[in-house]
Amino acid sequence: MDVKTLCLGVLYGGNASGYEIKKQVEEGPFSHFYAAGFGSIYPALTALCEEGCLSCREMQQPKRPDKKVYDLTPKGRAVLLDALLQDPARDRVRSDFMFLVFFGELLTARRLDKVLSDRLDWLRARVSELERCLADDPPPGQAFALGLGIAVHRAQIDYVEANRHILVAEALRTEPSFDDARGPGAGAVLESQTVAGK
Amino acid sequence: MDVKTLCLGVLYGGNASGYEIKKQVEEGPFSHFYAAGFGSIYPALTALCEEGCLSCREMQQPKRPDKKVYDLTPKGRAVLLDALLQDPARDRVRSDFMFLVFFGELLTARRLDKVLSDRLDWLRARVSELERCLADDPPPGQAFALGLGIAVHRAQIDYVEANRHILVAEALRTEPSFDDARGPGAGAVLESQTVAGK
DNA sequence: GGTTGCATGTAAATGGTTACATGATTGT
DNA sequence: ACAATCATGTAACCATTTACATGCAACC
Repeated sequence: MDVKTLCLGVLYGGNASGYEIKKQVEEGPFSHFYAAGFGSIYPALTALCEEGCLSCREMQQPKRPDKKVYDLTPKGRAVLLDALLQDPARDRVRSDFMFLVFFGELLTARRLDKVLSDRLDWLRARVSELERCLADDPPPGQAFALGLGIAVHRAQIDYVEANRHILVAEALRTEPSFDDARGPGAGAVLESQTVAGK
Repeated sequence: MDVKTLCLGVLYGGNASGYEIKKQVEEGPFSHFYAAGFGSIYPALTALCEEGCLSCREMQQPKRPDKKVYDLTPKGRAVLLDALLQDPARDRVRSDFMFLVFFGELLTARRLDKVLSDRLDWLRARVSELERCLADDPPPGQAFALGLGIAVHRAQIDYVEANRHILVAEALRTEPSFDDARGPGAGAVLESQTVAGK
């Protein structure tokens, strides 16, 4: 499953421009299980047109740049359906955040706390967005997927809220002197220094 | 954050061969937030050695192929610590499973049900593995990360168990005749046919 | 006799990110 | 004046996946 299939999927829900597709993938109902940027979406759309999976018409808008609106063709629909029949590959996750907390006790308590707070902010914003998508009642599969995303994010929020204190306390214990008794300047230096090489 | 950093992280927990690193990433405590295969791990280890981040000694074993055991050098430790100070990039998730259920009502009820059952099996196995990792009590950060992984997987299990029926029922409604009144042969053909082109 | 586990690697191909390039309009 | 939103695209670079190549030991 690649960005091309993703585009077919987004367009199954109605025609859209490349820009609009990116928004749906970045903030909309696809955001919690797929990521894609302009650099992969635009070429994917061009290729799908050449393959006859999409039709495209240019639309000029008042006071806005022109845009290209893409539509699924019957072939495009068939290719999407066929992709849906393949056995799903394993999830691929890559989370810097998880990697960071995995080594939580190597960080200063201050920084760890900030990382966790930022994460909570992000998770809460994400839940809001997914709930907004659920609000304009989507088809059942989409609703199921959104609900699952919300459940997963909520579980993360609850867990982090419940356990952050013990982790931060542990980091504070391991780092007895540093950073805490000093001004913000010293802390900033400590937290941004870079090792030579690499 | 790339596979090189991942290797440094794994080796922070003790020396290991490329093969052993892969196992930790595939089944062990890293499995829920990072994926990497031999094709990326072996080159990463070679490169890290050349950069002086790792030391390597060859070990021969009785009745087993020789293996190369890697160790973090002081520089390697410093590079890891430095990576930990960078702000974490956004999570990158790519889930075919989610994509599939997103379009749940386009699948036959039978197939959808199988996909969901397989997912539950996989989630339960994953939870068991993460619990096994938690059992030999790891450092606090690692325990936090494992607990979070378990919480997220459990939330998924609960949600799927609670909601699969409504989704499958919906798929059955949308697909009135097909597949259900027929033998397994006909169903199999329906579920594996491929569209020309693509 | 076949599969799984242990163990290492390379080369080609894929796929995606990042940075660049452009430009009007709206809001602070 | 500056940033953000809307809008599209390309090219170079990078990372990773996939397939290939090898081989012994243990288990069923």
